[in-house]
Amino acid sequence: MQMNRSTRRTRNVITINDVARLAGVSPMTVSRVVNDEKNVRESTREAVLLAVRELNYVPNLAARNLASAEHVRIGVIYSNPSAAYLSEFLVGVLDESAGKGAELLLVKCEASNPDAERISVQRLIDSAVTGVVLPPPLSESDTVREALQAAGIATVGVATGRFRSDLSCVRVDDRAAAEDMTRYLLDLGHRRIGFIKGHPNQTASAERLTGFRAALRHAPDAKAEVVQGYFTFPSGLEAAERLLDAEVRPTAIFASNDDMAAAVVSVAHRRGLDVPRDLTVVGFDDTSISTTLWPALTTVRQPVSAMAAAAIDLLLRETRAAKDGRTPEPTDVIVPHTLVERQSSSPPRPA
Amino acid sequence: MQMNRSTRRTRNVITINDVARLAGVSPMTVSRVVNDEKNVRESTREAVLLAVRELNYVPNLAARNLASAEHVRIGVIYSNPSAAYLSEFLVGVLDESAGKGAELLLVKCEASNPDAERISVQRLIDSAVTGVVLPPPLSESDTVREALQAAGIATVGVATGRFRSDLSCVRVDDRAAAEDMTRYLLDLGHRRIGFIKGHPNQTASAERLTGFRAALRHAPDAKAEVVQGYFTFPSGLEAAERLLDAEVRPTAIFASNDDMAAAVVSVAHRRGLDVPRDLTVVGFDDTSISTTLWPALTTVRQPVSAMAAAAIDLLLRETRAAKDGRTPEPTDVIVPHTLVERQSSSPPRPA
DNA sequence: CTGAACTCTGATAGCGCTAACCTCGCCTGC
DNA sequence: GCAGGCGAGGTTAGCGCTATCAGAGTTCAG
Repeated sequence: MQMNRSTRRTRNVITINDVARLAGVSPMTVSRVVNDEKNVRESTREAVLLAVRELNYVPNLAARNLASAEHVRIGVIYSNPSAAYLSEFLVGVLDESAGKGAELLLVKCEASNPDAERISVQRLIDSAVTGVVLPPPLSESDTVREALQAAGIATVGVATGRFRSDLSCVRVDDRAAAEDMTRYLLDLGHRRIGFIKGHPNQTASAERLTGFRAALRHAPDAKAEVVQGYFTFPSGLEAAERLLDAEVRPTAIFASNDDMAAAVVSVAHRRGLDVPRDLTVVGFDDTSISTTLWPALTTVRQPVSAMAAAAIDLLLRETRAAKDGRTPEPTDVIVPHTLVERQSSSPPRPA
Repeated sequence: MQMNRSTRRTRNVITINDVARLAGVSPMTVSRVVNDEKNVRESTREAVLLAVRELNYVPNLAARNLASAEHVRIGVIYSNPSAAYLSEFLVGVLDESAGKGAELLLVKCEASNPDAERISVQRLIDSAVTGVVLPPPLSESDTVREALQAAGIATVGVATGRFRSDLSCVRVDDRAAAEDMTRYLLDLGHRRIGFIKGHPNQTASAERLTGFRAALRHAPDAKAEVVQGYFTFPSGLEAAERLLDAEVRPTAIFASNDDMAAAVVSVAHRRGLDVPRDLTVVGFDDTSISTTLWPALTTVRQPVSAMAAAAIDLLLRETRAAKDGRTPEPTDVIVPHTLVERQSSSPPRPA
């Protein structure tokens, strides 16, 4: 009762063979053109590309994978970084792995205790992943790193504060970024600057503080006040209270992340201080809170999507190398950060 | 100079054949067991499952796809919903489509004007997607919907305020959710309640207002004050000022989303009002801002991940139906919302 | 006790693509 | 003039899985 099909399923999608037929070449040549390989005459290449466009041919990733790639399955363990971070991160991961034809496996790590982390890692191992990408803060978890290394799974950490010789990572230079931001504050004319440290269990915290101190060394007339924070909004509230209680108030406060910077703004407002006229507040990370608040925060932006993509790329290279028998040295990829100037910073009010 | 491999590439991954050999059955039977098909004797099934566990076998998605699925490529156009929303959404989309072996294609729609939207849609069409999932606010864009319909691409909208007969959608019942929240406020004892409307170009705004009004009808002694907002933080600031300027202040304010609720808290604090003792503030959406603020917001939570997954599932069913020649009626999937009680709400202070 | 129907399982043939090998023609050097 | 090399293709053989169909065995009505 149906029209009789040549073979089993209906396929009305155009394949590499259709293109080959139209272009008058073999499928292999089409494959070469599509994959941008050499050893194809220019005229042939053009003919193929014409046919590709004509038919609106899009390669079947599944088939390409099956035929070429060595079954790459990439695991991502995410705990709870800011949602804004995660979404950008996922977009980067997705774009890159879709293009490279890698299979993705997301695993959520509910709590940040060793047991939960081990369970998450185990789930990935059970799923036979070939590599794992770790966004922060898991990229600095010893438990996770050790478990993966023990299982012999290639791993790339994203946004670790420092490079360590046993883990490839993609990161911005936290120290330089903090130094840039501090110099920006000094250039605006600030000489009393408060700094809120990040959580001590993340190396980025120390790096940012180091950068801050380094910049100040070039301005001997500047005074700094450093207080502890823990990357959370409440810890920022407390730190801000402490900084603003000083007998001589700072004219600028540099918080180690945006959440704490937002808390500083909140405290300033409650004390009747105008931001930025009475107090400049700057953050770090450029998460969504920096633009949903008023005034929008001046902060340091990391190219999260690009970093995630770079991590996938690095991971693919490492697994490929491992398959060839080589044991690649861990790589340290540093991507450029940018200083985003918004409305929460200005020169200090003249005394 | 290398060891001589039987055929081309090295494959050290265990396949369905390994399992079949160990279990002493044919690969086809293993496939049946793994895919949970019937017509397999219980003893056989157990033997296979044992072998699967023994070898830690995980099916190769690419191969499964190539052999079975009809080349499903799902497009997602995201513009800029809150990052928190997007990340949850992406997690849901990824989990579901990875499981179903669908290829994913993300496209960002930079601006929210018809031209940018048309370009995004065109990119998807050029990539030969078989279906598209639209997160808000694009799920309510006429431009996008019409362009996709014209191209004959199956589409599912997520979190549209209402069901419309030409587009399948997955959503919560905004009206009922707003009604629930309002009833919650009434139950706490509030009788003067301010409401901040959402952007008029989204149907959810009207639905939420309708729900609010419906709940109030059961409390004739309650007084409501409704002002316009636009889902943004600044618009929330303005709306809050207006509500709190009234000669008799409301004891509770229900903002149509969390950003505006956050703005209300900000204004309240600036006026020296304690939240929730002097003013209860509740939001809608449960985005990350609701927990990064102090006090954390009582709000309505949508199961975003589950909705995204449901959308993918629905889309797959529709494309499959379309392939069989059937033209499926658009479906309206309503998922349950939940009221999340946090610290921004309490009974009104006794007069 | 036979044919029909149904259950379980295996053999075969690809899905769309590419790795590895092969062929053919042309150029180069001696 | 011929070995050797190289560039531009084609040929073959799968990648790991499943649709399809063809049995073999089993059940059951008549």
